[in-house]
Amino acid sequence: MGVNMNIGEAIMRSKGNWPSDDRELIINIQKDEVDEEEAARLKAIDDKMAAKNYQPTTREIWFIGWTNHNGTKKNGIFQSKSTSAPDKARLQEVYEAIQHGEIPVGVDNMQKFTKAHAMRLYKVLKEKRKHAIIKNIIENMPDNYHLITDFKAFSTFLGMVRQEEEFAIDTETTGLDYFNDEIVGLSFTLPTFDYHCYIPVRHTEGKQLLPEYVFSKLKPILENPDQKKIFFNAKFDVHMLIREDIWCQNVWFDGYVAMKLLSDLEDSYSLKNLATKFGKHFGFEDRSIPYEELFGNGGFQDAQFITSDGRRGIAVYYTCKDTALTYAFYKYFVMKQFERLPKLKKLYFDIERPITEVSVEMEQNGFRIDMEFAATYGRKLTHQIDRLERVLTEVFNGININSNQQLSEELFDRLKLDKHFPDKWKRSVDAKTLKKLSQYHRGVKLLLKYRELSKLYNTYVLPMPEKTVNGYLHGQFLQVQTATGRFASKGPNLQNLPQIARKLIISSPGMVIMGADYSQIEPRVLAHFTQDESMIGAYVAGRDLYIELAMKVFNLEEKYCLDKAYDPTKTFQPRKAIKAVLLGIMYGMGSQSLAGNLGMTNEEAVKIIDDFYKAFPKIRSWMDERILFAEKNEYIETMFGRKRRFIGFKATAKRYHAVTKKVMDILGHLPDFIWHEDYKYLVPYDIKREYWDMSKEYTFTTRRVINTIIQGSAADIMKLAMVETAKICREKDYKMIATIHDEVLFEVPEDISEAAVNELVQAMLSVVSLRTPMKCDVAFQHRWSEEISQEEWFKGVAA
DNA sequence: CGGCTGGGCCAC
DNA sequence: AAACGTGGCCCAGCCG
Repeated sequence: MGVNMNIGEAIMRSKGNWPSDDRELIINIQKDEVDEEEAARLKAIDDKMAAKNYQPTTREIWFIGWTNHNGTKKNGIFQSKSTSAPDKARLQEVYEAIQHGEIPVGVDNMQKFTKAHAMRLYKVLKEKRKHAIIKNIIENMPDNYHLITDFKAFSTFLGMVRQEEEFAIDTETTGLDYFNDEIVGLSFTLPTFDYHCYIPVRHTEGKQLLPEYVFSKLKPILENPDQKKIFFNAKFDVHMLIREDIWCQNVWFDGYVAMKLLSDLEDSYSLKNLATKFGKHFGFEDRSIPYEELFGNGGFQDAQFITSDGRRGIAVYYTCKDTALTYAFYKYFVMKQFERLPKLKKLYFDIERPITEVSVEMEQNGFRIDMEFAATYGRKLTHQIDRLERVLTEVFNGININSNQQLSEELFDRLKLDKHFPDKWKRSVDAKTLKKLSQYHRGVKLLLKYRELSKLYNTYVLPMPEKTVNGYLHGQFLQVQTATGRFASKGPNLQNLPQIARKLIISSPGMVIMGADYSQIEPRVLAHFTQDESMIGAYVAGRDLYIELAMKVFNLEEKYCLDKAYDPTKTFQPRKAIKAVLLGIMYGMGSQSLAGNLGMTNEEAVKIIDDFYKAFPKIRSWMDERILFAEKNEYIETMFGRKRRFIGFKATAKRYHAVTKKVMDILGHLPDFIWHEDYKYLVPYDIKREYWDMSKEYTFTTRRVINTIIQGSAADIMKLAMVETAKICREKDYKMIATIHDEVLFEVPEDISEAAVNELVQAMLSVVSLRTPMKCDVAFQHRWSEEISQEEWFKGVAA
């Protein structure tokens, strides 16, 4: 039966239809037909077995399989079920290449043609094609792509580059670590001469000019402030040049940064991909750019710049193409877009262009690490962590306490600690939940301690000293990484060090760390945008904003609204509550979260938010207006014209408003929670579902719209402040070492005068003129986080 | 083994 | 059946 069925299936499949009833199969296939077919097959096998040197056919090898003289059945290569999808595609390529005669079969005996052999052939094929591409490129290389390996060619190049007002430059290196890797060559594009060149200096093979010589000649050109340098991802090249003691001046343009401003939602910002997508707009159409796959995994120092017969090698093509592209992208694409979008042009040239150089300076400066202290602290931590780990492994039956999955199973399945919760579905093992659970199990409190210490050690105390270069920790500052325009930091992130880890950072000899932070910059920006007189009034009078807001919202006397004071009924702290409300409004917080934060009921939180908007109606109307703008235009912009797009928001809003109207028509109001029992039979499921989904999507976007304007405008102001204070730093040999969103950290001489401090502060305060005054607080510290106020500092200095 | 994801957690 | 915006790093676990 089984045999008949299988053959029947095979036949029906090959006919392209499929019987609905199994009986059809049995009826359609006659038993003797099957036997005949099977007998023929067996005879064929016998014949093949007779010949040990039987050569399986292409069809047998790839598609249907064959049997060798031992009787072992070999599957066709395409029959193997274990082949992954990408491997299948590779095998297909190999099959076709052999059919077309592109590559030979590569075996003298076809019995040896296995799947493994086919996969080896794939590599052969790739290599062959690569060589074909390279050969083609070398034969067709443009005449204006030049290779410079001798004095004469180099001096010709120098003569020309000195005449250029602007030129594109790119460096090739041994790697991406700009404190340890090295430049192996440089490429230039000189637009007026229509000249592109590559200068190898540290390639492993081939005659080259000495790096010291090349860099000594390039130094005055790259440091000449009158010549504009055009880059793609400038920060990297500028760092690499600093390794050669070249401090690039007039970093005029960075295609990567500019593109981020022009379009914030691209899938890729690599030059290659941007050229593929937009190349037709600046004369790079129909040119395939094979790029890095040509060079494999080896460093660029191994790439061939001259062929065995003396021609320009593939490295020349690759590098010259890169700067040619960099220049064309700048001149014929981005600058054209900037003419169309003058606000973005201004944002680029006023803020983002100069801030690139500031980022390089911060990254070069770095944080000085107290290595001794870090080592001692690390030993202390490992000791405690080891001890806790031993106890916890014992208490929790040998599970891996770092695994939340295992921990969750231990706490909730075996120890059944969730019985203490009314809401049993919550199986989270986050700190908030564990804190609540700690009273029911002695291990949980220890676990929290273990988490705290291991986080501190593994994320900060252990890696920070390891990442130092000559005692300094250099993170990266990314100027266009965030959706709002804030800086991001990585490798390590210097913007999220906990207070305790900040103690590892100390000032350089003779210097002191000076932090300057904008006081309440986001609420001030909000007051500015909304033009709400009450908010502005509080700032103008220099009063405590939160006291003012609390008095107004709760209609209370000042004494109830002071810091830590309670309202007359002694149920809550008005100042604290209003601070949470204000921050919450900027983040789009809902009443439930606010209630949770303030330890009050949802109803009370709803009332506070309601009262807040009633007291400051301009805030609500401004928010509504901005959201409407975003719905209509699908983008929003910050104070300095930085755009964030919300593609699809128009459609989302339309659907949201439509379903909202339906729900309103049914209920006469909008529910907080559509799945509540009360609406079970009143609202049809489809409408509930739509309302639920659309609310989530719509409110999520509205929160981002509002927050982007406020956070992004504060970020614009901060970046401008950094540009201005960096100028002072360069003049006076101060160092800027970091920005932490609303704060800048400097290293200044210990004997800095109060007037000099005020000059920095003044620079920060005067970059923008808002309807609200700005405020900037200063603190000094020899060990970061151990703050001395400006007043105390100068009292100490005077004494 | 490297890349990716999700949970958790640090900062503003 | 959810709830607060912007980030990056560590760990476990999964996938190819």
